[in-house]
Amino acid sequence: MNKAEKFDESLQELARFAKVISHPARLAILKYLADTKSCISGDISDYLPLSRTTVSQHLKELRDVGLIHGEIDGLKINYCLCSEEIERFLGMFENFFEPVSKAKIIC
Amino acid sequence: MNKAEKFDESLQELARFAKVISHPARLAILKYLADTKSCISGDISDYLPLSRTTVSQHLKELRDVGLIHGEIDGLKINYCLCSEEIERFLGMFENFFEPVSKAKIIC
DNA sequence: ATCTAGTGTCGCAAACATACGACATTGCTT
DNA sequence: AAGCAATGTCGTATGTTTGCGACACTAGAT
Repeated sequence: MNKAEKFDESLQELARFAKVISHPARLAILKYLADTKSCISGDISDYLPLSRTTVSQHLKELRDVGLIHGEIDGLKINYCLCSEEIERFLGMFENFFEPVSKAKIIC
Repeated sequence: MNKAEKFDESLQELARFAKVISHPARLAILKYLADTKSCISGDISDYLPLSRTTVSQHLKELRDVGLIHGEIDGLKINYCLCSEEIERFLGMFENFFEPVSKAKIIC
């Protein structure tokens, strides 16, 4: 049923990025990490109104797409933003929206 | 089950925007409209590898969030980008990512 | 060696998204 | 008025996401 693969790879990649940031919990995690620079997984689930399991899954999605990065520190895991990948995505995003934004139309 | 409403309204709004642009078909529609400036619904479904029904639904989602705008012209409907709303969303997006992007972290 | 704390993974249920054919509606055209 | 063309909406099937409890794993503490 899924026809997503029929589109340009560049559109698919941007769509994947958009999907990852399309949940407020994941945006909240990014924001929290931007504030704290780095913190352990438990801090994040304490901070959010979600169970630890659910937060763990959201973290996994952010990890899978490369926006964050987790470093093992004994028992704990320190998460931090991955600036390089974030920059790459923002570049793609701007690249896409530049012509869209330029096509000034008055509705 | 949905706990999205437990988060800041600003995060929810950005998440809604991200969700709408999280499908390659909808990105392709935006791109197409940026190129053609304005075109009728049928042109879009001819252009995309999807049925007319499905395209109509994607158009509805873009319309609902305000990114595009359809004007009735007899039997046809002319769609065009809604620059004002696009700018508003891009502003929100940049506003959110500015601090995230600034928190330079080397992974 | 046992206990505990911090995490991840599995399996499930509920909700939501995607895709489409069939049908309804509306406005031109003859 | 009858027919056709452009579009939207409904119903439905299938796939994906969200959320969580129960379980498993591992590293340090006792």
